[in-house]
Amino acid sequence: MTEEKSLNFLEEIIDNDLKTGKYKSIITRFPPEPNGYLHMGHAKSICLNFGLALNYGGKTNLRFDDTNPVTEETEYVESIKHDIKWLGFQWAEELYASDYFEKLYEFAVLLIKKNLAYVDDSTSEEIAKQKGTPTQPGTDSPFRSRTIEENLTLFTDMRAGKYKDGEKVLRAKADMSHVNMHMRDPIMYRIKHAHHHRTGDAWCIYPMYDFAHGQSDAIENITHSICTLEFIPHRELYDWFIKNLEIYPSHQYEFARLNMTYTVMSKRKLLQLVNEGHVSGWDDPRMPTLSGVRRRGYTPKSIREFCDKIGVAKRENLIDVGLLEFCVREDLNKIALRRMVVFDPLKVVITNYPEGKSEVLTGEENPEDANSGIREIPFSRELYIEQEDFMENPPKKYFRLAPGQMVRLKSAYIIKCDEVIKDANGKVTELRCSYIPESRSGSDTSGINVKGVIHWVSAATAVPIEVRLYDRLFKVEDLGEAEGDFKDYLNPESLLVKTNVLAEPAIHKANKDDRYQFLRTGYFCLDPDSTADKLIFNRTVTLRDMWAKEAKKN
RNA sequence: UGUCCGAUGGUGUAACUGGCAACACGCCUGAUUUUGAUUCAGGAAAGUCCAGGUUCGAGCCCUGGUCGGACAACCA
Repeated sequence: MTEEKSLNFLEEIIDNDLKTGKYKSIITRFPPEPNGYLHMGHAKSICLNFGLALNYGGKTNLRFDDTNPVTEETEYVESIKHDIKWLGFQWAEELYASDYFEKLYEFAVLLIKKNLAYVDDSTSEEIAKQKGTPTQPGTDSPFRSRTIEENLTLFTDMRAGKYKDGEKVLRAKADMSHVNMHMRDPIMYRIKHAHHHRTGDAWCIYPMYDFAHGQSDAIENITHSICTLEFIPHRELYDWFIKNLEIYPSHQYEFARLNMTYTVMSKRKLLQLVNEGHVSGWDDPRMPTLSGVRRRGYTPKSIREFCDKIGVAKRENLIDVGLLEFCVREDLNKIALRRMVVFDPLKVVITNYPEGKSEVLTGEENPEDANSGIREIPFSRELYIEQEDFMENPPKKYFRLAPGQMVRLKSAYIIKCDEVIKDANGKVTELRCSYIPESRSGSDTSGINVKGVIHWVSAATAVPIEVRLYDRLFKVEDLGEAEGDFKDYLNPESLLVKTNVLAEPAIHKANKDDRYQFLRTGYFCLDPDSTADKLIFNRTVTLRDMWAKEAKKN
């Protein structure tokens, strides 16, 4: 297999940088702000940054971009670290922008001394006005011409806490008429008398993103600083600071962020969902957060596979969630243990099976995995099958049970429906069937071929469990326009809890690390809320298109 | 009125220095199947935003348009 996988544009750049000797090895970084939980969009970035370093023999730093104390918390730091490890990646160094506060301060002083930064007393409104518009040049601040000495003193005083929030800022002296708005004397430092999750009250001035990110990259000798498209206009400023500070020339590259159908992928909106109580928390199984999909049963491997499949480019994209679900099923099919579970029970009595008799049949744990072994399944005279698996007046292509028809009970016998019992309202309450003794699974000598195979549980040994069926949180495919208040787009049926679902006894072996396929319904995993006497399962994904053909043909 | 980024089947991503537009998801057909799943075989679907140009030859190069997105937080 010499087949070469085509390179994405970043791999091409790195390939070239390595070939030409620009770098001996590469260093990337994953730079989350600890102001929320990681989501699928971050997974794309993580797989990209860590994956690139892995493939090219480099390393990746985890750096928390914690330059805004009012939004950041230690809880988020911990969850982020946990999620990255869970995804299967290990960072070379754990760093914080806040580690560089002293260094960044020195950088700022250096720029003041080079007459490339000044303290501005203007209000934020005044500064906004000075900036002009994308089509009109800005105007100089009246404080732009302060002397170096004066700026030095004022900046020292800012740090010393002599001013209130918003009273003064430090601005870069760039070009107020630059076509790029970000070059119009951007703010480098602002005053915030706020408690920082790591530096506590040591500082009351904090660097802005633009004055922290590039320098942090430079300090760490990051060779390829990869971020999303919206930072393209920042690149010029990124380079400007690096050039004027004469530090390591890290370079910024941009790629298009992940968008998925029926999914919001903005931290701001996810926070809103949490705060307004539309979901139970950041790890609600309907959330696109890593903690959410983990709780729902998605595997790290399937997410990595997904990130690989969606590729990397610079054009805007909207990925169908179906692709993610495909990746999840692909992995789960290989590892999930098979169990029979009946959601809406319909009683079946096998009239020719002796009363009081029972036997233990066996079934494969997982037919896709030869080493998975077998499980025991008790069989007896009274069973439950899925109501959906019986139709009194079946359409043409219906292969399951109907009056006078035969089906196989998975891993057991072929049965024939002889009689339908209804209550006063005409509702079917019980089926009387006969079984074919020679048709026992594994030793079938009956010669009978049936097309339908259904799942079942023995009434005497069935275990009641609780099942949580999760559907899409949103009703609309593209939430691009769903700004601000997206209550209108929420799907009220996104969560369906079913109690007293009946499962075969093997369900008792349930383990939180295992994945299950409930035969013919979908993939499930044990929810952390489960206890020994109350097993709760979350539905990961449904089985693919189980009834699609039938629906189409009817 | 500006600057920057982008445009390839329904979706996403490819196509080495110009050389028969490929792969995956989805869709359709058939086979196998004690899960209507899985697996397997096959198929439909774009002629590459438009108009010119260079060339034996353009998705790739040139010129001019069109459309979409980003940019005016003391957020990142």
